[in-house]
Amino acid sequence: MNKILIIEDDFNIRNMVNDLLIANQYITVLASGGKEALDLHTKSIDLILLDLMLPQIHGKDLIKKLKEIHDCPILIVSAITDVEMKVNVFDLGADDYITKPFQGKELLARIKLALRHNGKEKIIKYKDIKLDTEKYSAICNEKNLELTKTEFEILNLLILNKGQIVTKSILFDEIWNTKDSADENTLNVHISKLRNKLKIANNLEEYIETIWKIGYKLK
Amino acid sequence: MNKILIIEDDFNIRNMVNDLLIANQYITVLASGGKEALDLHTKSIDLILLDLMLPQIHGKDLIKKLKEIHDCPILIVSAITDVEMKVNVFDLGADDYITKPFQGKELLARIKLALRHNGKEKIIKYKDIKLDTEKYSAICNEKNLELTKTEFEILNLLILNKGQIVTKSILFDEIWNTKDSADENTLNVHISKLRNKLKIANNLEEYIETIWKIGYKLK
DNA sequence: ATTAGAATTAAGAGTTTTTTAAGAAATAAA
DNA sequence: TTTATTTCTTAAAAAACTCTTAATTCTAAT
Repeated sequence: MNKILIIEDDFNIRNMVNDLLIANQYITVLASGGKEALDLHTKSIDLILLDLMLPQIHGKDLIKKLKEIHDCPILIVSAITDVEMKVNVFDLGADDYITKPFQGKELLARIKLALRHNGKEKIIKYKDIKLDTEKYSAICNEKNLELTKTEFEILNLLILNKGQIVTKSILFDEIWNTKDSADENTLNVHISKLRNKLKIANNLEEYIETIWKIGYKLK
Repeated sequence: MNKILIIEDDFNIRNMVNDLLIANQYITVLASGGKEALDLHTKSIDLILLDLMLPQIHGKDLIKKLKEIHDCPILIVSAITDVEMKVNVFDLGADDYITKPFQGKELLARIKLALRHNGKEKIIKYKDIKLDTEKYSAICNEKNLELTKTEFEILNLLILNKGQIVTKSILFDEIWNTKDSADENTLNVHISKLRNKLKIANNLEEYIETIWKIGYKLK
């Protein structure tokens, strides 16, 4: 789960963005101005949303320091009129630039992009399963799953498409890079092994659902 | 094997991408600018990589025309500074957006994804029924229909020909690949099951109409 | 009213999937 | 290189599910 720092003086915008991010599984930290932001003791910030027009300090004067402290992507959020200032925020270290007013969807897309680019969006979750695609570790119900590489990749693909059916051809394509499966049963066996390990970790949950003749999905 | 058109003015990037794609079993066609790209006689392009910042014509002005000519997914490749332009390329018909600099692995992943979706919307609708032929999901009246593969295919065929009569021979041909029906009644049973599931999802609507002696149609 | 076509139901046939176990292949260690 | 260990694939039997068949009831057309 990614932690995002919102630096924005306008009460309404701050709360609107905050609600949006929380609704989309982000953890938020709020600051209404530059001083507040720099004084923060919170560590492990994954991304910063920075308003340019702040009361005391101008946003552009914060970029460098924030980058030093947190070493994470900084997205500039600025009113359209600010563009006239022609500050080259990118030279100062900003990673993206969003003009107000913006669509929530757009903001989310940019955040996702920045996080992926930064290589930090590496932990994915489903129910009580946590996958760390960086370390190849899989945890279910607080217990380590000890998955093999293929098992991990299958589970990863299923979680990335949670709620949707993942067809067998997609699985073969992604895991084995072949449209025509060498042996259809290979996949079955891996799924079986996977279900076994999940069951050992958490007996009470059913994770992988079979879609007869088509593929699998996570409920 | 898929053919990819690369529209990019920067010589180095163009070649880098070209090498990457060739190494990954793609056929490439290169264009250094908009005019060149539009004048191409090459047909059957499967995907286009389009740089936004081109010398003569801006990339965004190409999207619509390219889409018309080739009818394939278009992936926008843009330097991070271009973001300032804030053109909504998605509204113009682009299918994905990749910011430079990018990892080769990421580009390949995006291409693969786009090719799979083929840039065409795979969701078809009829009244309150929504079919996603990619994910094999069928929703009616906000409820999941849980169709079997054959049921799904029948409904899919009916919706694709909504308003028209779908003859039994067409149904047998498309679903079972046989002109001569093994047993005419098999189809009746499937239709019956299908109507049942639709009725459970939405009792108020009548979807499938019987055309005596000929086939079925959606009203 | 009669009759052929269509719908419904239930059950068995036929497939697909799951599970188990063992051998092959790949990876790591000696 | 050889040996040991782990992971993947193959195979075969068991289980689960879907499709088809068949018998019966219902419906539309003449």
